[in-house]
Amino acid sequence: MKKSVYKELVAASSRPMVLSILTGGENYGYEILKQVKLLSGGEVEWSDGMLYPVLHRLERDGMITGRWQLTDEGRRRKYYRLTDRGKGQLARDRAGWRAVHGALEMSWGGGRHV
Amino acid sequence: MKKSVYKELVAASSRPMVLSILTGGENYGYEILKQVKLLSGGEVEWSDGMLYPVLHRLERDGMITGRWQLTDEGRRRKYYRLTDRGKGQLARDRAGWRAVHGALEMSWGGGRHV
DNA sequence: ATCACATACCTTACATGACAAGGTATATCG
DNA sequence: CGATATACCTTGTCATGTAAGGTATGTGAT
Repeated sequence: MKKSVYKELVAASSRPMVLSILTGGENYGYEILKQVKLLSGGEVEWSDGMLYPVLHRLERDGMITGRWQLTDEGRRRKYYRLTDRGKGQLARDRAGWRAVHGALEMSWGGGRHV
Repeated sequence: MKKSVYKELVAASSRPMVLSILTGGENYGYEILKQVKLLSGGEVEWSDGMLYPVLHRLERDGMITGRWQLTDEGRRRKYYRLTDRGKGQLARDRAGWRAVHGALEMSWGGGRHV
């Protein structure tokens, strides 16, 4: 695997990424893992051992709600949906991310874009 | 203070931000704190209790080198300079950051920019 | 049948790192 | 002489990714 994404970056992006993906409708863990890889063009790959605790925390904190569902093939999935609280959190996370991203771009560009 | 920037975001950005600021030349802790605030338009404010350990880790890992200096007023400062190793780390951090930022922008925009 | 692989979920031990709060010391200004 | 800014540092607590392990089902190949 590549490893360009250090763990602090994973920690910083996991919540906004998950919440954002769920704005596209109900989704479940395993599929979210594939979505993240797809959205990043293969550059970001999350471990499932990191994602499931994230989903549990988000549910515990009322950002998302989950429901179990059985597929035709007999597999069990836990589908999550974004709550209003989760939408508010996403907005705050985006604001924070953009503030930091802006500062980084400033420092990288030295004032102009590079 | 504001608090739009959650701690995981601080953790993810501290190393690239410090290294990037040092590409502009030697600098010391207290001044770096002010630089970060300036670069973010006041939106990002770091605590000194977070920055000094970051500098120590970076020096320990050979990313930066420090030297003590006395000012005319009699204050002691520890000036840090970027090493070649630090430049390499900065390049990798930028790549990682941009990969994640790109994925977030994709998820936020739903495919187009918002 | 049996083996490998993908799907789909979960947990624990460990290391790391911000935060809050405390500390030391000097210079400046009212 | 007290308040504020400058300038550095450390410790205890909590949160979180990683690595590694686990359970279980469906599918396709041998």
